[in-house]
Amino acid sequence: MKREMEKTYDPKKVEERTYKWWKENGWFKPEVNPDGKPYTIMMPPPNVTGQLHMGHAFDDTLQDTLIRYHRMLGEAALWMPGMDHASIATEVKVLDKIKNETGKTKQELTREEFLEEAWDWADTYRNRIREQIEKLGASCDWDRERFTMDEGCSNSVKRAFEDLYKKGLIYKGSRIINWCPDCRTALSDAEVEYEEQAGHMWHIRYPIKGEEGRYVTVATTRPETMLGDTGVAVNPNDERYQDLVGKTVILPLVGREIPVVADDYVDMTFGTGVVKMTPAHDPNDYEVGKRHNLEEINIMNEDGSLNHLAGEKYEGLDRYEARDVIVKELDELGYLDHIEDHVHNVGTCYRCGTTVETMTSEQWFVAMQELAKPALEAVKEGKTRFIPDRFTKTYNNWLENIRDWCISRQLWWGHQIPAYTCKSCGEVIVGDQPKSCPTCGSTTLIQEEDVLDTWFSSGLWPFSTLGWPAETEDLKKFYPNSALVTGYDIIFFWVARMIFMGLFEMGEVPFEDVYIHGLIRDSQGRKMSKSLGNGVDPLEVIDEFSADALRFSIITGNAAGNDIRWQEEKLTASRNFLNKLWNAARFTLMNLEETIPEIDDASLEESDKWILSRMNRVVSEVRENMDKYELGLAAQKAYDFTWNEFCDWYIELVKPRLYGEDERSKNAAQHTLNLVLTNILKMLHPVIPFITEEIYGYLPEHGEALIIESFPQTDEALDFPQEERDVNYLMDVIRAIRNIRKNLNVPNSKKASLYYKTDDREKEAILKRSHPMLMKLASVSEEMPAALPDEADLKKYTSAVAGGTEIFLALDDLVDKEKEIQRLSAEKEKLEKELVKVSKKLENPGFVQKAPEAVVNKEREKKAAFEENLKKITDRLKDL
RNA sequence: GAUUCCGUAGCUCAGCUGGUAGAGCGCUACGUUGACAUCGUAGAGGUCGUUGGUUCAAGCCCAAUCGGAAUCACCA
Repeated sequence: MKREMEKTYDPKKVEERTYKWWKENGWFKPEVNPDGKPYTIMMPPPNVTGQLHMGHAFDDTLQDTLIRYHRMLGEAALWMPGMDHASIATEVKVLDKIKNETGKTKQELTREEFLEEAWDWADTYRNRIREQIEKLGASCDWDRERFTMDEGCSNSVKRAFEDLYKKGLIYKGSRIINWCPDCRTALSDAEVEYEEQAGHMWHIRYPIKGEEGRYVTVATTRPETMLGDTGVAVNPNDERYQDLVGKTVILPLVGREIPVVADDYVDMTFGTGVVKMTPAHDPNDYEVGKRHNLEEINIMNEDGSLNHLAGEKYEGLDRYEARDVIVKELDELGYLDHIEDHVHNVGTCYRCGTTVETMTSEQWFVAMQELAKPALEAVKEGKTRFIPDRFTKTYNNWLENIRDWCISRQLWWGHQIPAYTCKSCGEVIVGDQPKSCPTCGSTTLIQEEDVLDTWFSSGLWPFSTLGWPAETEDLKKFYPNSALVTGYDIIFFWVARMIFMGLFEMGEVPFEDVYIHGLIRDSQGRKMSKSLGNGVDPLEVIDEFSADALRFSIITGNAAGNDIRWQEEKLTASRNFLNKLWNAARFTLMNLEETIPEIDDASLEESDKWILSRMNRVVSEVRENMDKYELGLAAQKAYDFTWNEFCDWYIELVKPRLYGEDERSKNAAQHTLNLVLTNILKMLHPVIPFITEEIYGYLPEHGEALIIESFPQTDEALDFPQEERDVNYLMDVIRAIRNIRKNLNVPNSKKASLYYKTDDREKEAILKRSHPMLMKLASVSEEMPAALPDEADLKKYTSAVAGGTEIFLALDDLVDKEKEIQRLSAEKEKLEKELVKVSKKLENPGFVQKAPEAVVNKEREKKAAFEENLKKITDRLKDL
């Protein structure tokens, strides 16, 4: 039974039902193509901190488009979904929630109480996010869904930690690190964001010991850190301070005697050329301090207040309170020279925005030198390729200047560091929890309190999700992954780490291609952010415009690596396209029977061959673009073909045949309509899966489901260059007639007879056999087009040159001689300009000699055509 | 300071290995022709930021420069 398509497409009804149907049939699984070569994408796991935002929609749409395309190519396509526990981000949110509900702070909770809440939170958000990803139409294999803190991923983390530790690439030690006083944890370098802030530069006098009244002036932006000063440094080449080197100064307020050292680090031209050294609170001072054996005095508590090492007087003061107090005292005691305004970059916590403190602290680190090298090498050798290529530079730059990675976090939510210390003998055991100490046999083993940086587990994602360290079938089949799709904002956090972790553990890069996309910005080009409240909710967009419209808007007009500026107009345009597609299908279906007529190739007419030939070319271009990750171009080409060629021309050209008496012609048209529509659906399916699947179900002889159909292939048998030329000629004629009619304001109801002047028998034949189309599309009269009689009164005709033939419309008294002359003159002028351009080119001996023959021939043909047209127009103007 | 990106129609953006500048929206004028007014038809609109260079040929390659943005590193 043939089903009627509804007059309008209702995405709400279709999308939910279709998604369920796909999922229930297991079509998201790589097993649908058991013999296909594996194609794998790991979904960048969304954080379980909130809900899906436009960035995810962008990311996931790109991936789904790729996955669906490769599935249709017959590959065993696996899109592995999952979510990230997002250690610090989630902990902040869960603590907020607890605070709001019970008033308890972290200090008032036990780890167990907290973890119970956190797991609840994670479960809730995982479910929510999963539903949201489904709404987008994401064809990922939910049965394989993973979570960075599930048992398998946790095992991977333990194993990786152990392996790195045993190779000496993980160590524990006291180093200078970034500390967030609000989150009360260490942070890695990548987790610190710098922002410019207006501040001050305080110039402070440090008296020189044994030289009454003499002092050096140091300049600092952080006067409170002077309590931790253990030296003063000058440049060894600075003549002003030559005699000071080796002497001792007395630290004001504290009274500590500290040395003056010489170090190249000091810039003579900046400030006073004398720098106070606070090795425990400044990364540069730390380095200088190491070189000169300066003491490290950490004067700060975890919350950013000063500790007892700062001195009794200041202990307990917040760092900013302390600054005020100290400046005031320095001033009162005459140590403050002066204050300048100064703009500088201040590091802030990427999660809470608090100004971070640099301080020395006992933490766990990953030694990066040895890991970075192969990671750089692999990309250099092209084992992993960035798309677009420019991000290779970003990646290299970061890895070449990498410092050791601080991986311990003083948090509760995350993977607790798998290191155990024996209480009796002090032995450290790493990896799985041991029952007893292998050295002394003691059973009292204390695990590290801290958890790991959230990016440690994400770094294992390409293989932890496949079962590693177990040697599973999935791991063998799907590692290395084919592509990774992610934003440029996490190249450092994530991409680089996956590459060095993958190389270290698996001995192979984790993925072949890294497709880097940009950010979605608001209509004014600003980042979408919660604080600005300018975010667009993808779910609301889906609700209003459909998931397909959202996807199409995201894919078209965007090139890899570029940001997207959000415009609602684009959604309207996408929705309109869906409507167009729906209606083109509806038209086709209305004109098809329950079965597609069998035809022999000989019954195909020129318009059939033209559209098939065009379709064939578009198919090959779309495939080429898809293979090169030019998704925007691929979608654009499919769009143009559908709208401008199939709808605007083929459907219109074919109407007279569908309504006519000639069964053979009608059948050929029906056959072609069905074939072209089917291929359009297939080409568009990766981008707009719902509507294409829905329409596909209405086709008379459809297969099981479009999602598992094959992507169209280029077919040499469908290459019809002659028919393409002929139909282009017909289109030129139709356009020319329409143009004339618009110019003279002739309504379509007023039919006009068509005449021509040409020696070209072939073109004459085309005009004659296209008479039905000309009647329909150009309001030509029922009189068969004919050669213009010699005795015709030219004043009663209007004319144009189309495709090298002169055509005439008998419009009698409607012909306005003035307008006619105007129109033809304008045309003449245009042609003359073009002719000059082409002639110049051809007169240039360099061009004729050096340009490829095909290009030269093309120019010659162009010139001939221009000349011919020009002659005809000139003649016509003379006649008038 | 280093690196990168962007500058193309009124707006938002495409533009492939260099070979006659494109789309959507907007604008003008027509239009209820048996899929679609979420539409059709015809049209207007561009010295591709600027200046040099390479080339037979440059929006595309090179250099410089102006304007906007981003990332990294920072001088206390």
